[in-house]
Amino acid sequence: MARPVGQGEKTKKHIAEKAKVLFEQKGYAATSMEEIREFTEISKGSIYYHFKSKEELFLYTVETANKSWMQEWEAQANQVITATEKLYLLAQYYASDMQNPLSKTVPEYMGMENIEDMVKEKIINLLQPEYDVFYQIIEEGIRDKEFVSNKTVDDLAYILYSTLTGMSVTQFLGYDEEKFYLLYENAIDVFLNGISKK
Amino acid sequence: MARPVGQGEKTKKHIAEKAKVLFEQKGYAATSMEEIREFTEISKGSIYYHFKSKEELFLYTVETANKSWMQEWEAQANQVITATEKLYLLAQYYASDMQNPLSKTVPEYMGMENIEDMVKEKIINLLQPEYDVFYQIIEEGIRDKEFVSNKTVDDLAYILYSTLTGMSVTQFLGYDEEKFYLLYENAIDVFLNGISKK
DNA sequence: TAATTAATAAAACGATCGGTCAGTTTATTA
DNA sequence: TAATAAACTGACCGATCGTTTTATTAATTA
Repeated sequence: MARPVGQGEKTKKHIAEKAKVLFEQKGYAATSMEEIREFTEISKGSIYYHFKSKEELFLYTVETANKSWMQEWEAQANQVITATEKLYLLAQYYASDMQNPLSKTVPEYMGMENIEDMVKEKIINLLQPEYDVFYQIIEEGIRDKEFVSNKTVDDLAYILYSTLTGMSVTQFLGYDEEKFYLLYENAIDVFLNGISKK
Repeated sequence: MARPVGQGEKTKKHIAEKAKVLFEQKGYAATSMEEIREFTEISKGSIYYHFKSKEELFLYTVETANKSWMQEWEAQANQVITATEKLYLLAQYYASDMQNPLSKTVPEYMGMENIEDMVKEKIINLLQPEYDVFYQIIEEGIRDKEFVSNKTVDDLAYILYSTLTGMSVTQFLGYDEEKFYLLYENAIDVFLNGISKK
């Protein structure tokens, strides 16, 4: 045995970090391994030593990004008390994440042909916890009588989830970065209060 | 001069129609010209006779799809009166469109590198009318005292626009087709009434 | 009917794609 | 220090990419 140094793990994370940036900017299909080699300054051979395919590299970046997002969220979510406060905090998180929304590349990836069912399932399971954050906050709000609705918690969670992710996907339609924080906050305001007169 | 028959125009529309389906399913980058040739059963030479590049073909499909959507909408929008009714009708349109949302490929396309600024501007101008539909309904609702809000019309339009497009983008997270119509309706309910207790 | 040309087809182009592989480097240990 | 193997390199592979070219078909008119 020799060189069990774990230097490789560092390289692997470096590749994934850089690849994430490219996937976010250009999507899955439009990001080539050659570009990843150029941007990471790691040779192709080395990239393929750590990841057996482009697909596996992509899945790894999504998984890693998702995990670290969840971890960060859970660390901060306890610092506020009411469900209402949690919603505003969540919106703030999405707004700050807006420039690097890896999740918006997932639908594009899922549209491809040759994805095995097992991989599709894996992706869905990967995104589930993010959705669950919405679900649990809303459930908590209803339990504590902060919120009232004749809709199911599932529907409400899905609606708000769509609003926040939708805002990051359609970002190119004007709006500079400063206004985005306010916009996300306003989205929560509307979600809570509506705009109907009565 | 000879053969000014206009048969070519039929072929051009046929190509665009079929290409639209592929772009919707797989996105811009992942759809190859070879697939388009196979699916349209039109030779590459003929495709390139009508469209000078893949990019131009894509732009043409987006433009065409958008125009026909707008036309259809304007034809039906007059059949309801209040802004509230118009919002529910709009949601219904989005729900029925959900399986073929060409617009969700636009963000991916916009992320590419080599797009000229003029083309980017063209795309934004292409999508503007769709956004304006939201804007005008909400403006009308506020003018007629149907809606009340301390937000700007722009913000409100953008929030609802994000909600509806977001729901089509994230469709892979469960939910079968039947439930979608109800979900879109519920989204309008929430937009109008909120879920806060008071 | 001969000339004209819009429209279509098919083969081929160079470039780039994701991926492989034979070989080199380097930290470790026996 | 010689042997070992994890880690890495860069040239190279066949396949596929978007696009071009050359040739053919068929509807029109002079």
